[in-house]
Amino acid sequence: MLTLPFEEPHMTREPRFGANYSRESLPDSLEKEREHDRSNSDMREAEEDISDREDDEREGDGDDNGLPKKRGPRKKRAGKEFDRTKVRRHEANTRERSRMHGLNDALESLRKVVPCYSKTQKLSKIETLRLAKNYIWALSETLSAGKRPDLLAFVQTLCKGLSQPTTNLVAGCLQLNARNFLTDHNGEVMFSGRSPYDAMYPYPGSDMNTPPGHSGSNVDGSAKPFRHYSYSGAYEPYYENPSPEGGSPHFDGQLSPPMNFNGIFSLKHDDPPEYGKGSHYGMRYCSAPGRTALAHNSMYRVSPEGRFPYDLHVRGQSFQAQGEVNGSFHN
DNA sequence: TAGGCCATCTGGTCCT
DNA sequence: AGGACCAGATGGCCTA
Repeated sequence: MLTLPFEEPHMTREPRFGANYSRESLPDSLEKEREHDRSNSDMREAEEDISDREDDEREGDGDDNGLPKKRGPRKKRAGKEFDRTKVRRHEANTRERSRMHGLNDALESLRKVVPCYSKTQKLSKIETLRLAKNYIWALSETLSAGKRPDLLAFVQTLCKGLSQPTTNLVAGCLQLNARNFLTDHNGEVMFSGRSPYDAMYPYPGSDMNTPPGHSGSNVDGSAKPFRHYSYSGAYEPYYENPSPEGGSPHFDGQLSPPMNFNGIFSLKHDDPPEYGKGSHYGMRYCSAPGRTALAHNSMYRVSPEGRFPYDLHVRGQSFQAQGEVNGSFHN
């Protein structure tokens, strides 16, 4: 199930969970949080009178029989030692919260570099990790093959093991018909046997900004804007409008990087502080000299020749991208 | 209402 | 001793 939209303060349960939240840099927030923690502690203390009795009953619950030890509050310690324990526990809670926020920030960063990113329809944590794994795998396969990748195979790899809603979302983002790579009950991605071109563009005359067969809404019926990906270049003739950006006025989210090699390998050159601050990927990915037209027109397109004008940089190495490969994945 | 997802608290374990 | 990390427990929110 997809979760709440983010960066919508009125929708978030905890206001302090803003993106790039920095405890150290926001003493007021920290103070609020501590105030919040204090109130929680007060509530807990009120409950400890009750839990004390339970603790007494818990005393005999060792793990003599191999069962895991019981968790939960221990017996109260007396006096200063108890206070010190409480303070330490409180500090540990704060650290743990901070750690989890850092983890979530990293996950959010990951969400932004996997192929399907929507500001309003957020992938769950587990789906983000699965999609990221599939994405890496698919790109690795493509690189190792050293030739033009099979589009459907790429997408099938991308969707392997994903839930149906996520598969649908990816389908929407890739402007493919989800029915062409539905996952079966084993989590394997099935292909209906239609040609890639049919899959790419199965409904002549349909709105390019609407995933095929969706009539303005996602497969799952929701009508949330999301980032579309397209395969221009080699497949461009199959689109009526090769620039999905031109007709996506409803997209209000931060854009995922284009699903191409350049986008991925450019990431390591990105300035981390800039990352995730709502900057435009199009500007970053298309800002090299000689790419003015590209950046101006659409981040999804590369060049009139349908080839990558850039070199790829992988692990410090530089090599010229294969035009055939790029032709399928440039944006 | 059930189930999924999430944030938080908590105690245990490991490492410095 | 103290911090980082982990996993279990819990409760809230949301959706089908």
